[in-house]
Order: sequence, then structure tokens, then C-alpha cells
Amino acid sequence: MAKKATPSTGKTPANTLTRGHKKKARTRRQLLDAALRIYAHAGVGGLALNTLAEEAGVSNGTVYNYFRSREQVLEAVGLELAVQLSEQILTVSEAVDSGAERLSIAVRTFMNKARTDPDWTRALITVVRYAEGMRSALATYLRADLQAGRRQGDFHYAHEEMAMSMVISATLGAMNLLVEDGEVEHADRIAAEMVLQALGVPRGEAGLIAGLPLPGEGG
Amino acid sequence: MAKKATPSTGKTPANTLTRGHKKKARTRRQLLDAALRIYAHAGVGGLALNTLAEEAGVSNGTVYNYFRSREQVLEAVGLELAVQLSEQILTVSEAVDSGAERLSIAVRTFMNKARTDPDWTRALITVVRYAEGMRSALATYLRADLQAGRRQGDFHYAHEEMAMSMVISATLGAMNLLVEDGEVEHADRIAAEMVLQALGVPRGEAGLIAGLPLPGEGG
Amino acid sequence: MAKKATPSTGKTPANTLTRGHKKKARTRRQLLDAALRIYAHAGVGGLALNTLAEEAGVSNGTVYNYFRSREQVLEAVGLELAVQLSEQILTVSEAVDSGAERLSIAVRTFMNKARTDPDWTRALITVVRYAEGMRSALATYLRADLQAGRRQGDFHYAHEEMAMSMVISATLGAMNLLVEDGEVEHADRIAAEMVLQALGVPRGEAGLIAGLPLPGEGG
Amino acid sequence: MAKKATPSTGKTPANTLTRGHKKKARTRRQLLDAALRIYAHAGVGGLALNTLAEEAGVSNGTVYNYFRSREQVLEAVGLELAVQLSEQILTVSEAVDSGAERLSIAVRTFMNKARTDPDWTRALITVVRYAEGMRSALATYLRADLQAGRRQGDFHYAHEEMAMSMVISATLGAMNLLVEDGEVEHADRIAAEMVLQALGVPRGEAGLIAGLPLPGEGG
DNA sequence: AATGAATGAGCGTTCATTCAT
DNA sequence: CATGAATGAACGCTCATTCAT
Repeated sequence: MAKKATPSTGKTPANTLTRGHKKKARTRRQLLDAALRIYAHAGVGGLALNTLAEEAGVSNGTVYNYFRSREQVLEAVGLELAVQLSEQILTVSEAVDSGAERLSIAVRTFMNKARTDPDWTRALITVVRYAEGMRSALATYLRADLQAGRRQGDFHYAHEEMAMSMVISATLGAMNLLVEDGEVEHADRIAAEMVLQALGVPRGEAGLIAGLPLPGEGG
Repeated sequence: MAKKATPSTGKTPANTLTRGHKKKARTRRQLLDAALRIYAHAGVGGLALNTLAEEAGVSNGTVYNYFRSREQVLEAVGLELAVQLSEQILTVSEAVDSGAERLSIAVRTFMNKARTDPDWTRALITVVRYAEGMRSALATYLRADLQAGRRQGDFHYAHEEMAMSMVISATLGAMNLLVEDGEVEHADRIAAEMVLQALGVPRGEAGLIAGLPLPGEGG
Repeated sequence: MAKKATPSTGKTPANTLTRGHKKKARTRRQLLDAALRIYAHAGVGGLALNTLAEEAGVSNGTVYNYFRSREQVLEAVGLELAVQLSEQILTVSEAVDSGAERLSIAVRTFMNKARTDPDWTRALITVVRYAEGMRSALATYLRADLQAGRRQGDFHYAHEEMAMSMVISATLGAMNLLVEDGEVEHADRIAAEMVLQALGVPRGEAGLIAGLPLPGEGG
Repeated sequence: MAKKATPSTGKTPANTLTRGHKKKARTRRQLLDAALRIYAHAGVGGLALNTLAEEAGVSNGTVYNYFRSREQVLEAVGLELAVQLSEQILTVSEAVDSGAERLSIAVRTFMNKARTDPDWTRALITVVRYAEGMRSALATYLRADLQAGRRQGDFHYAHEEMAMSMVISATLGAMNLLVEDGEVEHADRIAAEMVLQALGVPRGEAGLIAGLPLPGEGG
């Protein structure tokens, strides 16, 4: 979580990067971090490159050593968020087979992220609205869970695309509520329960699934 | 209201004031209509006042006879949409008492509107995202239905704000899917069914309610 | 010759222009005049729109009420010069039939213009170099004279395009010499004589033609 | 000369200094060649130092090891062209005494260069326009030939500066025609003939001189 | 000597806003 | 009220130049 540490994602061949490269990578990260922060508070339209540069602590011209245009900054931020998103999702529900449980875990994870990292969440909401491409990144993971849940007899939906749209927009809406209107007790479970029910899981069962302890929570 | 009582020209016939008012109202309407069209295609950021004036067939300066600033144009568009929204809702479910049915009718009405008037829909989606105030206009109607449905034993939700958020965002998400990704058979019923289920209506019952003929449809 | 008068070129239908139009036309003229002045001293590359606006006494944004882009400013200046050029040429050699005499008159007129209006001349030279299209404006007039001179047995050139290129570049070169290196006695006649000779007019005859009094000089 | 005697790596062989010098000279040449190529295609304004560095295969910072500023690059290119120019001229008309013949040879040599090396020619034209200093390099050689031709009774010009201006601009104009508008049969002789005639050489004689075989052509 | 990341002044352009007519 | 020319701040972007490595 340290802002400036994270010098290695674990996958980079150690000796590939010279010092110059390291510095370049760090500046790039500063820019992306700054962009996320601005997104969160000012939206897409509010990302002015001067502001971005200032927030990142570099001069305006420097931005163009890393991105060819404003458009590419937005793209890069979207990509960055998509990657972080994937990591969020993948790390959580690895060992779970039930589609319904996986979906519940995903929804609750995002809800909890909304509680603990409002900036990231606002940026995510902004980007999902702006870059339709982001939606497909989400959809990929989601579709697998929906289909699994249906095969396993838990989900009963009439139209897959509409089901996905429903899950995504409802979850984002709930995240937005959390971020903008403040705390709600057990918001994660409530959201998950509603989503499961929307997909045809009976009320009692939905409550049970949504109430399971999250993996890694030490339950 | 008028700062200057327009005593000016002298050769004004008796009904000038009326005419003036009519014309004034018409110009205002032209501006709002034009703004809606632009919103639909260019989003909030794309509403440039020069473009707006051109689209409305007036000169740029004229805009400032009706709105004090760009910000106020956006506000007015939001208000306008809210009013149209109210009309949409109120005209449909007047005679219905069941909260669940009313909600189903509302969702389906909006879904059908999305099919028949994509521009209006896109504008609505844009404005709802932009002007948080719009959400409360929606919420007013919605809350009554939710509470009625709960009283009547149909809805079982754990948190009213989250339930409202869920209904609004899921419906808007479904509308967006319709508008951007094209036709879906019975999209209105599917959406209504999912929303009802999310609120705790059992599967079979939700399907029944969502499948009722819409009032005024001549069924 | 007054900078700001010239309210009518004589051809504009008197009542067509409202006051607003007049003002717009005047500002446009201020911009073009300023552009010419800048061209003369700074060349094409030196025409910065901020500078242009300042020189014309308007704000930078105003430029864009008259030209869509920098490119269009340059085009407009070229066109303006071409028009002025045409007027220069047409008013002088109307009554003359001999191609050789007409050419001599043209060359000398331009040389005299170079002496009396160095700014205009520098701008012309700049524009001719930059906008190849200008060359054709010149070429149109020139070609007629060359062909007439040849028909009349005065000119003997092997290749018309090269002859035209020769006349144009030699004249512009001579104008440039005048403008940059200062006065030369009878520069106009000397230039005309050389050009005539280059086109095959014998030395004595060339001197005679180049020495004829210019029409309108009151000789 | 070197500020730091590059004592670095340790495994440098004896002739390192020579090699260093050679490399330095080679890099400088790469830069100048690249500059010429860019000049030819993009003009003076189009020479961006980043582009120059890339075209020369070095990094942008390296340019500043060879030139103090952009201005000095332009100067150096001018000088380089002047030197190459001198070589062009000097190698051709060494053994010729007649000023008229020498001038004819020079004009034709340049015309042929325009045919065989358009890039060099475009660069030359650009630089002559931009760097007035170049003109004097040309003038030096030219003046001698003009004066010789006059002494020998071939040339009859009224003003030496204007004669020089005429020769230079006419020749450059003809070269430009060749480079931009394509092939012309015997363009070199035609140009030389016109220039000679402009300087007072009678038509027949000018044709003869311009038609002489070029030295070194194996005639 | 070579590198290339960083700088920042300056440019072309847009656009909300004002105001004389 | 309507007009539309004028304004000027702000933006995206370029590029000559510097400097630590």
C-alpha cells in the first residue's frame, strides 16, 4: 500500500531494468496515481494535464514523455484500473466453485473496497462510465460465474447480457451510494443478497450465501 | 418579474405581452430541446453554448437572456428532464394500488421509453450521472412504492436507501444496455422481474407481476 | 493609401452592409494588414497568432472569428496579396498591345513598388515562396504577355515554363535586392532590360523598350 | 581539446584518440547529413532537434555536444552547403578562361545537380532563402566570372549587383522548377542561354556557348 | 562523449461570457 | 429582447534546452 515503494511486481526480470528505467517507471506510476486521484474528485472532464502534472509533481511537458495525448492518459488510467480490478477479483474467489458464492464474494469485495478506498472507487465508477471497454473487462469474469451458477441450478435468468448489466450497474450503484452518502451497516451483504435474489436465488438461500465469511477473513 | 417592463416601442398592439411571452417560452423550449439533443449525443462535456445556440436556431448571446451561465443551462435541463420524468411516471400507475405492480409498471415504462426514444434516454442517463439532484426526484416516487410494497408484504429489503439505489441503477443500466447494444426481446419484463426479485419477491410471483399488461395498452 | 479609410472598394452594393458588417469587415482588414506587416518582417514562420492579434489591436480569440485556423490566415493573406497583385498589373498595361512592352511595364511596376512599399514587397516575396499557388496567379498574366511577345517576333524562348520561371524569379530577386540592400539608380529599367534580353530581345531594342515612359507617369 | 580525456574503460587500445576523433567527426557528419535531408523535405521550420537526433541515430542530448543551439545547427548546415557548393563550382571550370563559358558551365552544373540530387537542391534553395550569408559565398565565385566576361567583351550589364542577383535568382528559380515540376529536356542549356542573354550576350552566341560540351563529360 | 528524462516557455485553439448596437 | 463581435482565461501540445547519470 505504500505510495512510493512497490518497486517490483514480482514478475519483472530483475536485471532488465537499468536505473534510468526504474526512474521512468516511477514517474509513470506517479502520473497514473495522480490521474486516479484527480479522476476520483473531478471526473473525466476535470483531468487537465496541467493539473495532472502538478499533482504528480512534474512539469507539464513531462507528461508527454509518457503519454502521447490526453486521450492516451485516459486509456492508460482505464487499463491500470482494469488490471487492479483483475487482481482484486482473482485473489479472492480462487478456491470457490459455486458460481453464486463466487459472485457474492465478488460483490462484497467490491463493496468493501468502496468503504476502504473511496478514491479508487470513484475513479473506477468514473472510468466504467466513460470507457465502455472497461465493462468488458468486468464482464469476462462475471460471465463465467453467471454461467456456473446457472449450471449449478442456483441462477435463473432470462437473458445473460441483461443479467450482467444488472449485476454490474447494481453493484456500482451500491458502491456509489457508499462512497457518496456514507456508511451503511453490512452494506456488502445487503448488496450481495439483492443481486443474488435478482438472479433468481430464493430469499433465504440468498441471505445465507451473502452471509458466508469472506475467504481470507480468518473465519 | 421583469426587470424592465418593456415599455419601449410604443407601437405594440394589445396582445403584445402575450405574444412576447409565447415567443419567449417557445425560445426557451427550443433551447431546452436542443440541449437535450446535444446531451444525448455529446454528453455533458460536449454541450458548448455556441453549439447549443446554433442547434436552437438563435444567436449565442440570446442564450444568456434565458440562462445566467452554462451551469444554469445544465440545471434547467436536469429540471426539465425531472418534470418529464414525473409525467412519465404519474400518468401510468395512477389507478394501481400494489406497490410491486406500480414499481413493475414504472420500470417497464422506462424500459419502453428507452426503446422508443433513445435520445431522451441518453440525456436522462447523462443527467442522472451528472446532477445528483435528479436522483432525489426519482427517489420521491420510488420510495412510496417501495414502502407500499413492503407494507403489502411483497418486498423484503434490508435497507431502504440501498434498495432505492439498486432499483435506480439497475433500471438505468438496463436502459443503457438497450440504448447502446440494441434490441432485447421483452427487455421490459425481464428487467422488471429482476428488480422485483432483488426486492424479495419470489421468482414465480415476480414473473407474474412483470408480465401483467401495462395500463393503457388495451389489454 | 490611408490605413483605416478605404471603406468602399466601389463595387460593394451600398446598402448591403449593415453597420455590424462594416465593423466586421474593418476588423478583418486590420487583421490582414497586420498579417502583411508581420510577414514582411518575420516571414511565414514568424506569424504567431498572438502577435497577429496584438498587431491588429484585437484579442487572440478574435482572430478565430475571422479565420478557422492559422493555416487559413496564411491562405487569406496569400489571396489578399494575389488580389492586390492583380490590381497592380491590370491597371498599368491595359492600353498596351506589345507583349514585350507589357512585360517591361509589369517588371518595372513591380520594381517601383519594391522601392515605395518594402513591407508589401517583403510580404509578397515571402508568400510567393511559401504558397506555390500564388505563382499561378502571377503566371496567368505573364503567360499571355510571353505568348504575345513571341507571336510579335520579339521573344525567342525555348521553353515557356522555364521562361516564366525565369521572369518571375529574376524579378523577385531584383525586388529583394532593392528591398534588402538599398537603392539602385534606375533599378526598374535595368531589371526590365535584363529580363527582355533573357527572352531574346536584342540588346539595343531591350534598352529602348525598358526606357519607355511608364503609362500614367505623365511623360 | 577534450574536457575529460575519456580515461574510462581501461581496455582502450592505443589509437583510441584517433578513433574518438573519427567517431566525433562521423557523428557530426551524420548530424549534418540528417539536417540536409530534413531541410529538403520539411524546410527550415520543420527542423526539430528531436527529429534531427533521431534521423542521425543519436539521442537528443548528443546534438548539444556538437552545436550550441538550434541556430548554430542552421548556420552549420549553411556553411556545409556553401563548402559543397564551392567544390561543385571549382572542380568544373578550372581550365576555362572565358567568363561567359565559366558562367554557362556553372549554371548548367547546378541545373544538372538539381536533376540528379533533388534533396541537396531543395536544401540549398531553402538555405539560400533563409541564410542571406550563403548568397555571398555564391557571389564570390560569380563576381569573378561576371567581371571576366565583361572584360572579354561578352557581358554588358548596367549594374553588377543586379546582374549577380539576376543570375542567382534565375538559376535557383530554374532549379526549383526542375525539382518541383519535373523533367525538362535540356533544361541546363536553356537556363544557361537565358542567363547569358540577360547579361547581354547575343542570341546566337549565347546558344553556342550554352551548347558546348561540359568539361569532364568526355566530349 | 553520450544519454534521455525533465523542464517550461510558447503556440494554436476553444469556449463561456460580456456588451454595444 | 435579439444579435454577434469581442474578450481572455485555459487547455492540449511542441520543442529547444538543461543536466544528472
